[in-house]
Amino acid sequence: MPELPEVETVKRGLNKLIVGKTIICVSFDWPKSFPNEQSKVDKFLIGSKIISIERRAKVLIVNLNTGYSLVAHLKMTGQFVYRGVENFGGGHPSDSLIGRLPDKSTRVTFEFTDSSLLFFNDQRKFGWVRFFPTVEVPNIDFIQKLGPEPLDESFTAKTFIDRLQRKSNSNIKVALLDQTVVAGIGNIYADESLWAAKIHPKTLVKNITKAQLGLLLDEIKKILTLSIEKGGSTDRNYVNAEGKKGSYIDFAKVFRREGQSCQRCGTTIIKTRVAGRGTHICPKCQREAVK
DNA sequence: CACTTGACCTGTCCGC
DNA sequence: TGCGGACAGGTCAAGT
Repeated sequence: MPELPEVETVKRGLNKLIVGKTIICVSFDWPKSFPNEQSKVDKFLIGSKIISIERRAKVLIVNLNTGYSLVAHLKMTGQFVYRGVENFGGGHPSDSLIGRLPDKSTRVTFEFTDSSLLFFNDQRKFGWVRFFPTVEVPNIDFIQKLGPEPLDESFTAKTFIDRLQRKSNSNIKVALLDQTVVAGIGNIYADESLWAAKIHPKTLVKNITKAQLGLLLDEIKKILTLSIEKGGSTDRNYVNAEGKKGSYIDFAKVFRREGQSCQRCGTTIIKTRVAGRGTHICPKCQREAVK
């Protein structure tokens, strides 16, 4: 669920909220959410100061002044939510998310020297927060394999098409979800961009013209950019660093809109299954690939 | 070697 | 009302 725009939104929020703060304590109740050597945590995390926050694909990277970085993947239900000292003592309505934290989905809690807190919540426990020397981060196996950032200006149609050649016998949805082809696209934005480019998700990459792929990349860039503006998509439980939801889902054309009319042609949007994923299409705009 | 399926998890929703 | 099962989807490992 948290895909590129959601992780980018969290990154921007954390940049405003926790840069410059010093970590005094970390606690966790589910070791798989924080699989790190205690000795290194004691030495390089406790007492460290946060100097910057980056995003690569769907991964958050929190750089510390000890030469180490926290690397976090939110997977499906991960959240980073910050609670400043102004939110203690009933300053928050009891029905707000921040007012209720920590809760039963809180896996890791970071405490800063000013008593403010950063919670890593993760209902389904798929996400994790790991700890690496900052210089090693680009060499982490899965980070090294990532494809380009789709919003980089240097990521052109030519690069996109070249990278897709490796997946020429795959269907286009599988190719878009493959993080080594292009980084950061998940189920929501794959469906949205394929609708925008009028491509059926089962179409084999080799059967799509270069012109269509160029159009698809244009749509990917437009959609991701708009979603970042809207603070990402809250499908179920995504929230930003302030515990607030994103509104892009209101602008989505097909995702979670099965049974509604296509905004382009009026045909009823259907939900089907492609590559084991729930997939939303307009059956008229996105014609099934020829077999 | 490419492709598919299962595992990791919890909460929600649907049918009986 | 309770219960079983399907489903939600990011990623990697294991199986075909």
